[in-house]
Amino acid sequence: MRIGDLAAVSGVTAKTLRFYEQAGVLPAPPRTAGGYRDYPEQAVKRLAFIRDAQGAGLSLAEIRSVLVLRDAGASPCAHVTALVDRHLRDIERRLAELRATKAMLRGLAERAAVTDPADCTDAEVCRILTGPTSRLHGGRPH
Amino acid sequence: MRIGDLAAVSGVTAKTLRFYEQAGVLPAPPRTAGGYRDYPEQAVKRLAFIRDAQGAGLSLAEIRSVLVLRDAGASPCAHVTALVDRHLRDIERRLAELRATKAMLRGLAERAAVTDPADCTDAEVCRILTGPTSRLHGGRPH
DNA sequence: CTTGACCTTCCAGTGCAGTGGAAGGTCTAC
DNA sequence: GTAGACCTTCCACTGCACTGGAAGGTCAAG
Repeated sequence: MRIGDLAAVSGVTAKTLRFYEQAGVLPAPPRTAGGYRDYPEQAVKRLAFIRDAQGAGLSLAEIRSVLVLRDAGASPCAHVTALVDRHLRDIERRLAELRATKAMLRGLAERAAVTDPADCTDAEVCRILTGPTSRLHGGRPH
Repeated sequence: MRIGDLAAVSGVTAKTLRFYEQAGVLPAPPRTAGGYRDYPEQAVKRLAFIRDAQGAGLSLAEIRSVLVLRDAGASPCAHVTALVDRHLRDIERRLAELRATKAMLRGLAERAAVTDPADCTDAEVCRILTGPTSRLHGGRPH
């Protein structure tokens, strides 16, 4: 099947498929006489796996690491389990960060409701955003 | 005060300060005879505001939009309130996404515990990651 | 024989918030 | 007078997953 067909059945663009090949997650298929990529049926499943793994939060680099193991004939199960566990911890951390930010924004929203615009001096810019609450966490999430 | 001093008291690098100036969130200060930036005391508070606003999840572009209002002499309160509200909704959405991904990963982790490596065919790559659970959501979170 | 859909490669840009480094100027202390 | 700490500008690069576009080749239908 040609790249456009694979793109159509997989719901990605042809451009993305070429990018995946270059990124090492989709093997380079054989070519037709005219130089067109000619994907085997297998490619549909491979692509489904890639999208599934992405949905699970794995990066293309991580997906490649799984596929390299698999393509070498090894079982990537332990590797996958480790990746999944790591992503779970990652998500837990980001959830905590997000909850903290949300609590802070809620505080700001409340404060905004009772803030007199006249209270804001030029130097402070805006009383809503400056002050004690703002030290909850220092940097941006990720 | 020179850029290194401001950087030291503010906890950012001199490089970042120049970047903030170029990004339009920190006004270009006057220069000394030698061409060095010579920041007024005010700049410390301005920078504190920028870091506070970043901590609240605002992008530099959004912060600039607040500062443009303020610098024009207007009260940015309503604008800030709108930004805060939008970010609250944004965070709510990302929390929901993250919770869904977490639930899915938990499912995968459980499945991984009972998966026989021999069940994974070459085409499917890894049974842990493929299958019904994976359709929970299609794309990557943002 | 030409139109047009599809394909090829290659280079560059997106967004975000910086960071790295080169080449050179300024100021202070010894 | 020179070392070295600090400053200046400018350009390029980081990570991530693509996306856009130019210039040109291939193939089937009319």
